[in-house]
Amino acid sequence: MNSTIAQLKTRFEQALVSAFGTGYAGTDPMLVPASNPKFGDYQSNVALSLAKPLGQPPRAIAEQLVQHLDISDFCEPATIAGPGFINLAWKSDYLEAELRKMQTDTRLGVDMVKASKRVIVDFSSPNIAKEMHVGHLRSTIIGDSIARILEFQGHDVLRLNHVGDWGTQFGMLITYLREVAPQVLTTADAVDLGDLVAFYKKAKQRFDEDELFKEASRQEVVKLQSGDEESRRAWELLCEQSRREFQIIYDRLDIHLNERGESFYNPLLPGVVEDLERAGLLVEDNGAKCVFLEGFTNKDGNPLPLIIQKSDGGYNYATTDLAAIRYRINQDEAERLVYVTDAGQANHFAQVFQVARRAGWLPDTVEVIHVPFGLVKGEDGKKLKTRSGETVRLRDLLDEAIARAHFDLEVRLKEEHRQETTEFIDHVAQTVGVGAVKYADLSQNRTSDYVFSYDKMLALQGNTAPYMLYAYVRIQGISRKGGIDFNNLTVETAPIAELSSPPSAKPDSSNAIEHTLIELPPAGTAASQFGLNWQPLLTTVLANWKSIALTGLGIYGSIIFIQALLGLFHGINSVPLAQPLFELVGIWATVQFAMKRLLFARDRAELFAEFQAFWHGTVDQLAETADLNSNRPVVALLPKSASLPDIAPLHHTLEPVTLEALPISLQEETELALAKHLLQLNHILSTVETDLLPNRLCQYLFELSQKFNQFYDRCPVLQADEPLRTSRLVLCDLTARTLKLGLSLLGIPVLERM
RNA sequence: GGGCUCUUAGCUCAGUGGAUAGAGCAAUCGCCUUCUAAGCGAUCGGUCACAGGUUCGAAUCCUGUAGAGCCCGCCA
Repeated sequence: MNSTIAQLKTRFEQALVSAFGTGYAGTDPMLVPASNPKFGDYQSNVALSLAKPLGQPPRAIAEQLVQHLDISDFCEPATIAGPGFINLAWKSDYLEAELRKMQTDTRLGVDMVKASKRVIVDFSSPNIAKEMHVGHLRSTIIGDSIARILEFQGHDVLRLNHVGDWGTQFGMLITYLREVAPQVLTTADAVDLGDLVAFYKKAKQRFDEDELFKEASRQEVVKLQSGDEESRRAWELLCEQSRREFQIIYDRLDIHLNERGESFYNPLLPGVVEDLERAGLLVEDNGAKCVFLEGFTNKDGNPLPLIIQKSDGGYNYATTDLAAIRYRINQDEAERLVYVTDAGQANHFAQVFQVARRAGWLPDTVEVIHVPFGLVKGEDGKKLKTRSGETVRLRDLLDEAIARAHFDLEVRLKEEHRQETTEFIDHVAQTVGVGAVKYADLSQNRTSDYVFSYDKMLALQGNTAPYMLYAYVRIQGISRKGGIDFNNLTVETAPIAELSSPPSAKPDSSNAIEHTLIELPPAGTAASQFGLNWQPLLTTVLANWKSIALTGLGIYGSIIFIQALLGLFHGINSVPLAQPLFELVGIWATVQFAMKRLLFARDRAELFAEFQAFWHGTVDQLAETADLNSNRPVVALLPKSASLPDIAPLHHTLEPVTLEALPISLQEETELALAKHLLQLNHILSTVETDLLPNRLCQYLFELSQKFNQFYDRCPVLQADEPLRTSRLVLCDLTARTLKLGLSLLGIPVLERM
């Protein structure tokens, strides 16, 4: 559809020239999506902006423009509205053709970029001396999603984990450990990471309070950075230990990235200083080597320095970042450098980028961009902390989300009288919990602070991961129920009732739900004289005796009430046929009431399934009598967890058709709305590519789920007649594939059932 | 003192110079004999912080004011 919009633009440009002369060649037709569906799908605002230069009323301009406009191959005739808006609406046969193209495309119509770029996404970047905590959440999730989106568009992405494994913090830690627990520096895993974090905190405290300790720490950094054997060994042990811990978190989040920590750039640091000196940018101030910045001033209004080398000879993170920029441009040959870090570092990056630019290290062909994000706040509006005021560990945060998802799921299973395996429940809770954490983060505009709330992110309604996962599950429900293989859609002719054929079951690939063969008793055995198993029915009756008794009382009461009414209106008895009519109405109302009570007392689906089983049994028995199916057991492939057999799908005679010929017809309003939305995926992804705002994709997926649910509500799929049935199945399939793709670009897997 | 970001419905937030500023949650009211109601529909809710300016047109761009958050010489 992107190419169509490009074509529309060209047509408008041509019309502008033929209407108003070559002076208007290259005028932007100002094509934008319609601000309101009632105005159509697209609109041009160009007539309004030309009012002044042309000296004509905008409506008149719009009319002339429309006369010269030929867009009949994909749009309805353009209309002029309001002060001079030109409104456009897609033709439905154009939309149908586009959907057909999308259906056959594994990329769902999303273009590969024409000029693939080498992009570095620098994200996550935890500090080696600490455990991963809530502060790393956003960088990790947002960075991963950005990387996934750029990769999908065909860019060559290098995901870099710029871990904090260098600098003063290590000086502090090593100095402190040497004092209190020297074995940690020489023996692998002498303490666990939690203790290391405790040591780090104490070291930091000492560093802030004790001048002597501070000096020793700085000396330690210099030793480490100059390659001292013993310091180096201690450092390696510490890094190795926390690296393993990080990996556990990354595995849980399904995030892959290449570690290239600050230490990697250590050998390049002297070169940075030399080259800055050569460029004449370096100034010595109080013993430190600095670059004075343009546009940054201190309290007295003097230029602020960026410290490149400290007075003790050590280097700062600014130096490392400068070295990294050079390496990434020269050795990695990256054309776009994306830094996903918190908004608090905006100054730092602006400064570093400025110095790199002034030093001539940043060619015009390279884009460096800081992608900032806001703080994670608690529901009290302050920085998120545990109840005891500690920083929240990432593993605890994920555990909590999963535990809550687990609890919610079990409550619901109980309410719905569903039985599921532990594996199923764990898998769903895991996916929903982690997905909810990711989605909540990504769905918010990253630039603002974000309020973390388990209740909101796990809510089943609203713009949340569970809502979207549910929309996907609904579609899988359709395919299961109808035995639909979306990969192999065919147009089906009139159904033939062939009830005893084994049902085809769709393999459950992403979910790995266990299936098991359930052998039903052969038709005609004593256990099922009429194919009906009495035992569960008896259990039902016993379990629901209260409801049944109430129903009975209701029926009896109704009869008495009707009789009383009839008595009251005794006179009417003389009217012919009045009495039987009243009785009929009474009985009908009573039956309705009874049905309703019964149906609430017992899950409808199960009752329906029992009825089906009864029906099957009867048909089998009849078939056996006719010697068509003798001694053939009924075998059904079912999820292990299913308590009752699924209903065998109707089998149809199949007439394969080419995908291009798949009937797609968009008639209902919800079908059209869904179709139009599906076709916007490509456009949305290209906006995310430039703005690096994954919340745009979230918004799109949420609206897609809403539009699907509206469609689902109003348009029966499986019960529809052909060719409408297949047309709707195509819409279902495209929605499912779009959701799956979209969520995967956010780093969230889908579920087949939940 | 300087810099950056922000201020939109009761709450959490979208919003790309364009028509009557949108969602979700909460509240109120409907819709299950129908593919999972974890759904759908309806109602209620606005001085887009404030004041100027630019523009045919401003929540959006510019200036100022007020408020909030973050950052600011040898931590990263």
